[in-house]
Amino acid sequence: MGRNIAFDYDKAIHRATLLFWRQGYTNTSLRDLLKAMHIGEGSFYNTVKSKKALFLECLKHYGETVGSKRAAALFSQPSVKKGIRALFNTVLDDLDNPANPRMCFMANSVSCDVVKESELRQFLEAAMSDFQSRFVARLQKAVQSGELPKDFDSVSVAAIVATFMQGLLRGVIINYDRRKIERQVEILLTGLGF
Amino acid sequence: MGRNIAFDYDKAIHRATLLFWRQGYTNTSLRDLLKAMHIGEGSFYNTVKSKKALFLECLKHYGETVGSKRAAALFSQPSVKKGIRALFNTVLDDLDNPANPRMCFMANSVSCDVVKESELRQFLEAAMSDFQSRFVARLQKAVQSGELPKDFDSVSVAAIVATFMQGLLRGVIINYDRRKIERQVEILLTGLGF
DNA sequence: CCCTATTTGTATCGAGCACTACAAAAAGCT
DNA sequence: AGCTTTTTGTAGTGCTCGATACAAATAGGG
Repeated sequence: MGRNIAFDYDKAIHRATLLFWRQGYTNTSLRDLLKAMHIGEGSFYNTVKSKKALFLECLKHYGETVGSKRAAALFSQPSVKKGIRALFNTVLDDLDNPANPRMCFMANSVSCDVVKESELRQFLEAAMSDFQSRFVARLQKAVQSGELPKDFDSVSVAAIVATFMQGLLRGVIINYDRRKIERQVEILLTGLGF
Repeated sequence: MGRNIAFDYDKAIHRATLLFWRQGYTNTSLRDLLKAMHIGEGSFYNTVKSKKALFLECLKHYGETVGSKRAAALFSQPSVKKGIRALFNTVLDDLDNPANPRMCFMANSVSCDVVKESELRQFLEAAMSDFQSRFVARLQKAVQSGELPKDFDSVSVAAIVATFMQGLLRGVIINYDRRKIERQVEILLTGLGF
């Protein structure tokens, strides 16, 4: 019993995600978010409780869509060399897609204002370390299968690629040239033994 | 004629820099800044004019101290291979220094809230592209001197190192382990031909 | 020692922020 | 229909923000 919910929760989260993605956490006001989500204060505080909780939901939503897509690109290729290249391609496709803000929501959320909220920080930490360990495991499998040499330092190289990716996703805020980035990626991967 | 200024401008800028550095642009309030600078609203708006202008001054101050020190580490070594390693060492020393916030003020300023202010964005763009072109020139000199092979792609490799550095300076916000980073840097540089 | 120019501190501005109080609206239940 | 429960929109809470208004304080020039 009681009145039925009149808005689409998932769609509202998606719309909020787009706004946070474009403008960042602190810089996006709740009123703008509610306008984009097409719901009022009452509905919002009955379901989501707070701006911080909304941001967390948006991070999860982003991880389940964009993040999963990228992970799939990396892990579903038969060879790790193809996988990493597929990962970068997917990332660059996202950056090229005019429907998206030209940056990565999650990478962009590694900033002072977000990280000082411990729950948000913990989520980001967990998401990154989760991806990292899956990446390392994939590299180690490639070592065992013979695709990579026996003395390959999977842990360090995974970290290098992740760090480079983070720098890339930060750099495109200032300027973006896909062709130049593709060339850099190829040189990097070749140098790392991929 | 007229009353004399009673505060030390440079010291005030330095103190403001430390606060911005630790907390970011939007997240640092003018009142906190003034308290740290030991001056009042009146003096502030008579000299610096606005928060944005203050931030710009702080970026310049940071560039002239920390930035210059890093550039010197890179450019004053006889070989570019030693120079790049000196650069990373200097950066890691800064991160280890407990007197500093464990992040890079300038790298950290590449964020939505800062970049949407066009004057700040332009300064960051200029600072990065200036460093980049000096770096490329140094690499090309190394190619001519024979330290690097004739077919070395100075432009791309400079961009790779800069991108990795940016990712590194972002990643340390979440977690920092100098030994692991040093290992990654060595693998990266070896892979790139340094 | 007055006049003028500049700095300094205080008190405050209007705007925007995340969040809440509350009553009207709408649904299921008997 | 009447009762209960939940959602919804409006109006407003107290707070903080960057920026200002302005008078008191302080200096040099005549």
